[in-house]
Amino acid sequence: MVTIYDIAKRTGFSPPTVSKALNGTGSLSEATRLYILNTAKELGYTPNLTARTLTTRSSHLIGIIFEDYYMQKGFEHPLFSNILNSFKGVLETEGYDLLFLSRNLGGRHISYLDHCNFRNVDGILIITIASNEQELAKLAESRLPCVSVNDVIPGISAVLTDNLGGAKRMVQYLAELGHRRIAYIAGPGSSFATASAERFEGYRQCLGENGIPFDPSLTEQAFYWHSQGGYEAARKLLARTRDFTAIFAANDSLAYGALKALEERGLMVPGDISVAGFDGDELGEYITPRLTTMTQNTQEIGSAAGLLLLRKLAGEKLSEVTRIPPSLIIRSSCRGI
Amino acid sequence: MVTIYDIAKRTGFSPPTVSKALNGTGSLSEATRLYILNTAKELGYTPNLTARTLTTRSSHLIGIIFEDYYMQKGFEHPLFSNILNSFKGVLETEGYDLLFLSRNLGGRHISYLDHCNFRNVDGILIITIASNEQELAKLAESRLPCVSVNDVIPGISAVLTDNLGGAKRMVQYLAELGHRRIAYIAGPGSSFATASAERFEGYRQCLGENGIPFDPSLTEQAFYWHSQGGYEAARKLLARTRDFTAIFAANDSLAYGALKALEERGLMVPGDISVAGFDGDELGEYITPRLTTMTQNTQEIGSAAGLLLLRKLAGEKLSEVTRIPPSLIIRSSCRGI
DNA sequence: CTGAAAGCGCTTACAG
DNA sequence: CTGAAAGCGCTTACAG
Repeated sequence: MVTIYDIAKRTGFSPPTVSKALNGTGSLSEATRLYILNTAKELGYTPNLTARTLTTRSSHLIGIIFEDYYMQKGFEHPLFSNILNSFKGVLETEGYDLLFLSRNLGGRHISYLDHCNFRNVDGILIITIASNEQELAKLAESRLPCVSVNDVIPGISAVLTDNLGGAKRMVQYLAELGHRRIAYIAGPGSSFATASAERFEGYRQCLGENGIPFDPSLTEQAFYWHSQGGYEAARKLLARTRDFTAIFAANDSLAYGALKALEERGLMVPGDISVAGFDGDELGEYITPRLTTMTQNTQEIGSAAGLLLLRKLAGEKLSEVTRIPPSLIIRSSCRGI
Repeated sequence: MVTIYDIAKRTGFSPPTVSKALNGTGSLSEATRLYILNTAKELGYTPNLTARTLTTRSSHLIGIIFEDYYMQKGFEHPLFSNILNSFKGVLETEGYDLLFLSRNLGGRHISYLDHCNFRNVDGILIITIASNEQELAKLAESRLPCVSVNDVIPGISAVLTDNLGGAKRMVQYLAELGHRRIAYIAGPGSSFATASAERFEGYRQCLGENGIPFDPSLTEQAFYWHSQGGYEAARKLLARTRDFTAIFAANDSLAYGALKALEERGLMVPGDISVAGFDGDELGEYITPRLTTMTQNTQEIGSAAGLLLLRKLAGEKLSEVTRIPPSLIIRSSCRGI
């Protein structure tokens, strides 16, 4: 491993001078800069980020927080993949690498913040977090730049889907198809169940705007965001009433589960019941019937989050919540009545 | 930030002694060890891994190589998610964190090996790599512990699916259903297209074992592993011949594409044609008809790879290739004739 | 424009 | 059982 000292020795300059040449800092004559750069290349020098981190306190490492208790899909989580992809693209261009933050290090339980300190992480992306208010508060209080892409968390910037607007738009679509008895399968609730609360609110608001009374017996809450949760919620709903013509599920997985429950009851979709979801995950294009949904613009969320984090990393003091509008994808699971 | 020196000052012991107490190394009296540990806790000490890395040369960071030119799904890649999940679980218990290795750092192109040196990465997991023989050779030559989970690469340990056996098993299943004209949609080929080559070989071998002559006109190679690739290959196949009763696709995505091509031609599955895939991704359970496939035991691959890497990290010199048998999942896309 | 000095936080031999 | 010394590779003021 060749170090800065090797280059210093070879060129006759001092280590600090070599450092400045390599980093383009300080003021050096063009000649020595070039000379140093060239012999660095000759020697096959690669900088030691660990050493640099120790002195500069900046690791160029971004910690990723991702917990999906409610989805239980690990890295298969649909949001995770897409958002992370575009986020990574943005951060890479500025020399940042992505590190998975866990609460487990060597079999011992540590906090995210401690983990960040361990590794001198520069910033954090929160994709999903199984609410743990203490942890969150610690992160918000620290001066670590942090962006959240799925939840609105007090004190932390966020870039996320316009859940309320998206839910309203979907209910509006169903209303325009002539549906007035629209059942709702809600997502699980927890302290920071932003999507769950906002989508439900959108559902209710849009009902009101269309002069449709909100009927609590048409809403059933799932315990998880996955299809099993949707399946169970739909069964409870069906056990109680069949007086509805459409089901709007708070996300696509819940909708898949509802589809299965409907099928078991011998109900046709969209013949008997229309079904709509939210999120826009890939599966929806392949199932039968193809699922009408509100797709989250995950690529835009990821890159906007990346850009925002970059600004915070550069020292800007901002704490904003940016909303990205989702898009209605009309497929074949809903019909006019 | 509290350091080892703060603890030294507080307890009256020297920094080296504190270090030993914290790490459980050297020989210290039980009393001083406890005393030091306690005041460390009191002070809220968190070790600085960066500093430790600089002196020990071990970062406890595992680099992940993941390129999916042929799937073009980024983090959505079905293998990626599952394998990484269980791999992560194993490595975490030993204090390792996962880092995404890219070839791009600060807009500049660097090699994986350089990236590893930059960050003092301890080991590498290769999930997929768009063949770049130079890069690969560099990695194999370095003494960096490395495990591959999708390809067999000269000089690098691997834990991967028994592709040959799996493909044979699937063809055997089709043969037992009475099929003798079995078309094959092959995956794209490249220098290290292990899965592609092995599955094709399995197909041919099993044909032979069943006394079915290999007919080249029944094989079509896709240019990508994704459904569009399968769709195009199936169309070419159909344009050439309809003299087959089953299609075995080298992976599930290719099978989805084939399904679509078949549907467009008005062919029923499995009524007219049986279709089988390979990989076992989640989608297969939801599409119509539900896809019969060979599922890779990704969880086992991930944990076996983790365990193997751990042994290499511990200094064991081994270079083995472990095969994990896939499992036949019979669903409803194939029928007897 | 260039360099000597000090320090980032930790650990590793080596003495005692 | 404990500590003084040196070093990991780099950068940051500060002089000159």
